[in-house]
Amino acid sequence: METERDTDEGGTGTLGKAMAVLETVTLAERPMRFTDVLAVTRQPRGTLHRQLSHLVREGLLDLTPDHVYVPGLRLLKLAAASWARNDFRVVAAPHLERLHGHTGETVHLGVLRGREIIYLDKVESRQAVRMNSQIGNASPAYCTGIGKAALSALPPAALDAALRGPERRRYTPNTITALPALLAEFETVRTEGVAFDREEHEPGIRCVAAPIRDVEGTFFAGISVTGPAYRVSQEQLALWAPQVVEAARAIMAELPARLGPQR
Amino acid sequence: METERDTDEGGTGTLGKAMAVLETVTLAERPMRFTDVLAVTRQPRGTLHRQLSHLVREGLLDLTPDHVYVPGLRLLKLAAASWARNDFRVVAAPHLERLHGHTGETVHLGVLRGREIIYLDKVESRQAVRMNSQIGNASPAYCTGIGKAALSALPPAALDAALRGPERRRYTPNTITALPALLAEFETVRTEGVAFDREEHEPGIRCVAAPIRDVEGTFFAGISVTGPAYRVSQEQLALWAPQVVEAARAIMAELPARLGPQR
DNA sequence: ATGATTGTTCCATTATTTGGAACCTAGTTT
DNA sequence: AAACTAGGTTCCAAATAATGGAACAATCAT
Repeated sequence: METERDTDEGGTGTLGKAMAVLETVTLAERPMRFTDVLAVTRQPRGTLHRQLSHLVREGLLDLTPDHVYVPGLRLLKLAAASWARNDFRVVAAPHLERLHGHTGETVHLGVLRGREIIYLDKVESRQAVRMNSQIGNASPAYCTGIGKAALSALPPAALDAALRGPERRRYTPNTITALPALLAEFETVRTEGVAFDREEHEPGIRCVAAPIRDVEGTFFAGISVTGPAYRVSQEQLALWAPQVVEAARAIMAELPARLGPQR
Repeated sequence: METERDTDEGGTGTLGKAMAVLETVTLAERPMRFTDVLAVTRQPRGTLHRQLSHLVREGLLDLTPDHVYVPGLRLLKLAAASWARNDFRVVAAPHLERLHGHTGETVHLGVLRGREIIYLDKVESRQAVRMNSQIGNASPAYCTGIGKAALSALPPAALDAALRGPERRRYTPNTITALPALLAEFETVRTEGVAFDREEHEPGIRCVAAPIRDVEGTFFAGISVTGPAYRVSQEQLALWAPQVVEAARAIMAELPARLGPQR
């Protein structure tokens, strides 16, 4: 009765349904009670109750005494392990440090996942904001420096897939939302080798980014230098561009050696 | 045929089995290929293959072109969200900062989960080690400062459960492994209100910790000040103890207000 | 007390997982 | 090159777990 959905639905298989519920609860900005989840997921009461119970039993969610579902600690433990053992991040780390040493500004490492950039690492001198505020966070690819860099490296078919769907939000006055303009922007990025974020995602925040891709065409990522507009001019970013590109190149050069013949 | 296992087995339900496989791959120190996972989980080939496929489809694992399973990015995204929205951590954060301001040494916040402490947050001045090396990491409760503090606040039955099983590793010459000695130590912690880690988990690392518990007896945590033995004497730690206890008290005082009537 | 809302349990029906075996594919040896 | 081997993938009847409607219990507001 629902066989016509080939799009990336979350509800594939028992695990998929469980993950969809987990994500609903975990990514919700307000803590949810049973009825809240019920309203969002629109599943039968019995079904949802059992799914939530399983998630709690597995430590992926916690149920507080006052019947509020909150993310469980097992997620943190798993994520910490996967971060620590992520070869790409380990390979890139010294290059982030070096780039930070040259520029003095915040350096980010991000990976393209679907239409989002997931931040894998960052280096900043004196963190004014609280510590790993960024790691693991997701931002839309089409309006961030790393995102535009990664997208521009994508083969045409994959790029189409990543841009499908008309929901491109305008975060700032500079956000590029029109499809033709975006495609032109990617063309520019491809020829220049670097992408700029001219306050397109957050007002007052600029960045330069360079694409990183593996040989097999499996994954696409990027490295960037980010700074506040009042301190970092567009010209300054352009001056840093070669160093960002060089860092990306150096990381790519090390990739096959580490990611290839793994054992 | 296997109905006699009431202990916390990982294999309960489809989700439990999937999580067991995910954890096997994610917590393994070397990247695993299909056959490696097969050898560890001892499941039929067909079954395991489908489970792994589902995990990959859900973004919890990635399968590299050379057939190596690695942790997926979705874990990071979920963990980042749960960290950012963890009310306990948010409440505690300013108190960690203050304690760090008083002592100048590294301050940790950790929660008891089973027989492990999961580190939720930390504050340190100039991170010599790489950034959030600690957050999300798990350490055994019986030989860490926060762990001993949290365990000592446990009701007897729960404490028994947390100490069951004879596998208490001796990490350093100072690790307390004998059960009677441990119980005596907890008694001391209860009367004094603070726990000391006298290089019991890592050689050269000392800490003072105070327990944090909620009113309902639902969860148990702790806050600690940690330092290298060459710089921080046992006497210095004892001098800091009151401030650690005070920080724990202050956090507990704020807990019900925030965690209670949540909406 | 009474009614309304929220959360939990039950169980026949239905869909998914299971696991043995056959089947590919790539790399190695005779 | 052919035969062998090991790693990886697909198939399908049988076993198992998930589904979801409805009854039940516990809270909360009136």
